[in-house]
Amino acid sequence: MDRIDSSLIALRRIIRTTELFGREIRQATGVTPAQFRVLQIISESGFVTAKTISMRMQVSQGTVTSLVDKLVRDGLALRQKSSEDRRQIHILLTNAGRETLVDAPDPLQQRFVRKFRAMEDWEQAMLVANLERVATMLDAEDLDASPVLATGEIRPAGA
Amino acid sequence: MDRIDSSLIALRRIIRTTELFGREIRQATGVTPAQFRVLQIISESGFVTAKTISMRMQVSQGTVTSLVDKLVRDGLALRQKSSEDRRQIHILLTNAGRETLVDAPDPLQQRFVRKFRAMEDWEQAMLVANLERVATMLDAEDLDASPVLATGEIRPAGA
DNA sequence: GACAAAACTTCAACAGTCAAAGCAAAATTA
DNA sequence: TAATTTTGCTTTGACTGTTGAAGTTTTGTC
Repeated sequence: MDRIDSSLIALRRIIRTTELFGREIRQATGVTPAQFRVLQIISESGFVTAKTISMRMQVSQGTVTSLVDKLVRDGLALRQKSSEDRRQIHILLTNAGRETLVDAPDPLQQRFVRKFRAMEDWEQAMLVANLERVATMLDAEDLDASPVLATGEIRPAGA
Repeated sequence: MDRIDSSLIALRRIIRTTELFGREIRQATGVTPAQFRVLQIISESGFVTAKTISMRMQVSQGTVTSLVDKLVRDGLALRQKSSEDRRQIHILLTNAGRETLVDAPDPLQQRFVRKFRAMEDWEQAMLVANLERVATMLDAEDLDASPVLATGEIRPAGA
């Protein structure tokens, strides 16, 4: 088998793992990956507007509304009208929401980090360099990449 | 920024690219990524059973039925009762289905392959090794078998 | 021949997603 | 200041992907 095949297969394995992980996270937290990601985005800033979430996730506002609806329904987040700009709505976490994040740290990421830490210094450096190279090869330059592995699922745009 | 963050960001970029690519493929072919994958799986073997697709995609049979329904509806695939085992149904491509595959070559993959080919021999070898390593690091399989000494909390990045 | 297993489909129920339309609050402009 | 446009968000309607459970048909087995 040639190297091109090997590399493509490895890449596919990486991607597939993250796909399958969506199911894992749901099992562990009772929250879907998309909802989990919203939770993470909120928690990064304390509170956040729907617009922000929409842009960070590259998803329409309607989608954000529906995601936040579910988080609110399940008592993980709250909506709160902004007093400065009444068009805006601040979305923030409840204690239950914070707990969900704390109690369910990203196992995929943990798995990776744990193994990464076990590597020799030079191995770590090499791995980082190669990952970055691959990312660049795929032309993923100008993306908002936060150091969080929790991925949304690969989903088609609806009709 | 430490190496852990760098590596997670790079990984995230890779994953994000493939996510966005799903939209690209839909745009280019009029077929959703899931349906496209089914098309690819069929074409690898000429014809295929629902069970096979289900296993290959790690998805329930009901899902496969619904995906194939759509491909048939759109004239890209056909169902054909097996004569050996009448429980089985062979799924195969129509000409339109084959065309969809041909007309929509994988730009993400091409992109990668082109750049990969341009690399030095030793660089290619190193890249493959690192990708495979990452794939293994993310795989859940060896979780039980891995000699994990660190029982302590692993910080969820970002939070 | 009765019964279990296998391969599919059907059905009901969700989640995620979008586009388009609607509403309310700012911002801009006349 | 009044009218108009823009901005932020929700609602609605529609569609895909997905599952699990129940049902159908065909095989296989005792």
